[in-house]
This record gives sequence, C-alpha cells and structure tokens, in this order.
Amino acid sequence: MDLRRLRYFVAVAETRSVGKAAERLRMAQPPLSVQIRKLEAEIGAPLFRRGTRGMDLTEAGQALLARASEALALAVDGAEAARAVAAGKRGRLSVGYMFVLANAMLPRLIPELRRSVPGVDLDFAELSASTREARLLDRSVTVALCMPAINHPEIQVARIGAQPFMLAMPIRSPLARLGAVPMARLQGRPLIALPPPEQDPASSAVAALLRRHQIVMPIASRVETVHSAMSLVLAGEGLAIVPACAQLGAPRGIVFRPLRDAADSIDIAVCWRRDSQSPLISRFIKCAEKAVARL
Amino acid sequence: MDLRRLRYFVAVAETRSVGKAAERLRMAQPPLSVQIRKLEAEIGAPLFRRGTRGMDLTEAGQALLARASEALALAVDGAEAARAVAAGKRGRLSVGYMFVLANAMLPRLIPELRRSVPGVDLDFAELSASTREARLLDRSVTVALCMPAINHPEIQVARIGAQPFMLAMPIRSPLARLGAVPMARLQGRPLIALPPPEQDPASSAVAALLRRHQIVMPIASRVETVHSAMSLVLAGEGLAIVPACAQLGAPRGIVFRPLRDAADSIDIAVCWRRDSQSPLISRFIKCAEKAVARL
DNA sequence: TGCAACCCATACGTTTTCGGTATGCCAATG
DNA sequence: CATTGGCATACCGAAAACGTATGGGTTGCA
Repeated sequence: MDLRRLRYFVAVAETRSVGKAAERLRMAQPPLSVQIRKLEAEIGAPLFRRGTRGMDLTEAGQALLARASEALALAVDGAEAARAVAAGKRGRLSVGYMFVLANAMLPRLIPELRRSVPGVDLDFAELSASTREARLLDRSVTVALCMPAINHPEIQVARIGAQPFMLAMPIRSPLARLGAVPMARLQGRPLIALPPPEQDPASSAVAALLRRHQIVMPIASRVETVHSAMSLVLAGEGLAIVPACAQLGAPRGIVFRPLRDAADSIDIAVCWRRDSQSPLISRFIKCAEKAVARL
Repeated sequence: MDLRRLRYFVAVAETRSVGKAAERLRMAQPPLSVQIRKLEAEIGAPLFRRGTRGMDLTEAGQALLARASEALALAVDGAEAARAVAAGKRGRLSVGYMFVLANAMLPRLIPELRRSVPGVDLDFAELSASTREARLLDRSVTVALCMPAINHPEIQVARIGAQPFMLAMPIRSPLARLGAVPMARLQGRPLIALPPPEQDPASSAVAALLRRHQIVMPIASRVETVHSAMSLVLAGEGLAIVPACAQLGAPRGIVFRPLRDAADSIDIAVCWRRDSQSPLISRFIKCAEKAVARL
C-alpha cells in the first residue's frame, strides 16, 4: 500500500478522469492508468467503473476514497507538524525553575513566553536543588532557571543575570535600622543555612563570602528551601543570606538589607541538555533575559 | 511523502533501534537506515537523536509519529473497507419496491436481509411505475422489486416468482358470494384501471387477459397506485383486477376472489443495472426468493 | 457512412529508486 | 587494547515508475 498510489487514486476519483488527473499531477496519462490498475489489483476489486466518458467510483472505491484522502491529509499534516515543532512554532516547552526565582521572574517571564512562542504548550515545574540535574537529564523539563548554574558535562548553561546577596531579618531586628549592614556586624549571629554545597551550590557562595570576610556565623538550622528559611527568620531563629530576588514574595515582617563591602553576587542561568537542539531553547533564553532585565 | 517511509519510521520509533526495526520489517539494517535519513531530509529536521544505545525520538519525531501511525492505520483500513464492500460484507444497499409488493414481501424480506448481509446499511424506497427505471439507472436505488419485470437493455432481471390475478370487490358485491368468479361474470362491469401500459406494464397484462376472454369492462377510473384503486373499489366505483399479493394490507370491506379459467399470472422480479456488479445483488436475490416462497 | 476527436489501455525503453552485501566509524565494555 | 554493538556509507543488481508511441473503443459531426 503506497501513498503515491493513494494520491493518484484520489486525483482520479476527484476529476473522474485519468487524463484530467494526469494533468493535475503533472504526469502523462498512461503511467497513471497503470498505477490505478495496480491499485485495483492490490485491493482485489475494481474501484472505478470505466464508462465512455471518464471514470466513476464504485461503492468499494467510495469506501476507499474517504479513508485515503484522510490518510493523505494526515501524512502531510504530520510532516508539517514535525517541521513546525522543529522550527519552534509548535510543540511543548517544559520549564523548571527554582523557587527563589519564581516570584521575581515568572510574572514577567510567562507573558513574554506566550508572546514569543504562541502555539507552544508551556508547562512549569518547581525544581529542588537536589533534583534539578536529574529533571533535565531525563528530559522531564526542557530548560531550567537556576541560581547558580548547574555544572555538569551534559548540561549547557547560559548566564542571564546575577543577583547580589542580601541579609534577611525580622523587622524588629536591631540591624534593620541600618541602611546597609557591614559584614562585621554578622559576626557570631545565628545563620539559617540552606543545604550544604553538594546539594545546593548557592550555599557554598554564602560560605565563601563569610570565609573571605572572616566571619563566623553559627548555623542555627539547615533548611531545604528559601521559603522555609524565611519562616525561620520570621520566627526569630536567625538571619539568612539570600539572593536579592527572594524579597519578592517574602512574608511581611521580614526586611532585607544589602551587605556593605560584599560585592558578591550569584548567577542566574538557563540550563538545558546539551543535546536538546530545540529552537525553543534560544527563544526561551531571550525571554528570560528580558524578564531578568527588569528585576 | 511515501507511506513506506512512514511505516519504516514508525517501526524504528517503536523499537527505538534501526537494527530491531529492520528485523521486524524483514529487511537489512543499512537500507532502513538510509530510508530514515531520507525521511529526515524530506522533513528538513532530525526525527531521532542518535545515541550510543539506539535511537530516540526528538520532539519533531513525536509530532510526526502520532500522525504517521494514524495515517498508516487509515490506509490499511481503507483497503480493508474497500475489500469488504466489494465482498458484500459491508456497504449500502438501496432497495426500491413497488407498493403492491410492500405488504406481502417486506415483512419477510427485511429480516432475511439483515441476517444475510449484516454490516450493510439498508435503505428502502417506494418506486412508482413511472420512475422505477430512472431510479435504477441513476443508481439512487441498487435493486428494485418489480411486478412485472422492467424491460430495458441496461437493466438485468431475475424472476423470483409470480402472482395470479384476483378480483377485488366490495364485500357486499353479489360476486363475493362465489368461491371463484368465472370470467364471463365480469362482462360489462366497471373496472378501476391502473395507468396505461407505457407507464405500467402490469395493466397491459390485465388488458390482455380481458381481450383473450373477449370481456369488455368499461373503465370507471384510472388511478396511479394499487392502494388508490382499493379506495375506489371500497367506494363502490367498480372492480379491480390485481395481483394476489395486494390482498395483504388491503382495507377491510374488500374481498378478493380468484378468476376461474384465468391461469394468467404476473412475474415478480428483481431488477438492477447491468453494470452494478455488487455481490450484494445476488445475496439480495436469494433473500427475495425466500421471501416470495412463503407468500 | 465515414472521419475526427476523445479517452482509456498496452507495449517498450529509459531512468529513478530501492534493497542487499560489504565495510567503516564510534562508543562502551571487559 | 581488543571486542562488541549499533548506525552510516559505498557499491551493485533488481524492481518499479515514468514517458513516448500506439492500439481500440465510443461519441459526434459531416
């Protein structure tokens, strides 16, 4: 069963003539006649009644015509759909993000994406620091918004921005009266820490910052997520050093202050599998850069 | 866009391996590999990710796979449907019948047909004597139950039975007291006649019968249909000479008597276009013969 | 009645394309 | 480092399709 034969068949059925169909198909009449007869032989039944003025579908031919034209349409539609997906005009983009970035970026990013890649199904998934690599590698997300970037040979990274660290504290904290907090004032104060570096590289940046200024902060608690850290800060358990974007969506009762003398910042990056050549990725990066630019 | 390529593509997609797919398709691996690459060239985008352990669909490939397997299924289904229609296992049979036969035959015929050709859509249309040929020739009915047969070079006929003529009269008619009515008793009585021969050959059989017995019956009325004739008989307008099967479904108040000395009968026939080679026709004839046998 | 026009079918030679075999290349494995 | 597994490439023989030329039937007009 050959698709070309079906295409020929449909043409003959629609023009009710081998000659007309041959013209439409830009071919000579005899080979078309042969192909139609071969199709009939393959089916095992006549599909046309040959009259003196052209051809006329038999009942069997009508039964075939309905399905054949549908199959034909599906085949070309399949090719077009594949091309559209390859061109990034259609498809699915699964976006993973880390919670710290959600409140700051998603409200900008999502409308930007819808404008940039209409016709693409978007879905969003929050990633934890411990699973984000796996989610990219098994393709359950196509791109990930990370802070900082993932370091892995199979994963490619585009830096789209950076965030300075800020100190989060309860509003009643004495440090809250300062416009910017000198690093020295952190000495000895309890810290709400995020998971250790092997799970979350962000915490290693904080550790490096403190080490460089020779500050020691006892660890009051380790928590998994930034918003757990916020809860503990609010409860007065200690201070947290977090990227500036964490301010958005933080509970009332917590204030943020820049750290004087600390130029450290943490990268915001888009990460994806090196072998995902989807053109949606570069479009996504453009959108993410725009969303970051307005932070 | 070739259906064979799509079949190959689906096989590779499902087995996730060129080698395995080649085995399933009973062909060598290299030509299959070539065909897949040609398909990718035709689409203009890679459909698979080549890994070290087999092939893996890209997003574009997934988009194609869904449509391709559907198109494939439609194509084979189309071929099967055409074969089924050609074999009379499926399709449509449009049955025309003349009213006189309806009450006598349809109650037997329809269940017989449903048993004999399940899966075939049946539809029924009453035919008038004046249009039955045209309805066959333009294929708006496939077969026609006629009495008597149609005589036309394009129309083929199978005689399936015959009906003797009977005399229809009001129950109060003096002739109703006889078991069989001698032809002579018809002399001079008013006749309800059907359309003249060029429109309805049945009436010519009646005319021939009367002529042979040298009976003259003045024509009280000409009517189009047997059931109009029955109404006039009931109203006392005259007598009617009709095939025996007209008894079924005739109104109360009309009685039927055989005509003594009149061995004439009128054929019941199945008629169809000579070029309608549908196998449903021969099945229909068998069913009609069974239905007639029990009259 | 004869001739031209129309349409589909058949025949044959040329070209395209497909499938098989042999082989190369790369990565993973032991 | 050799072996294995898997896909890609090269080349050749075979099959199928296309085009041209032609036959045969019917319609329509002179």
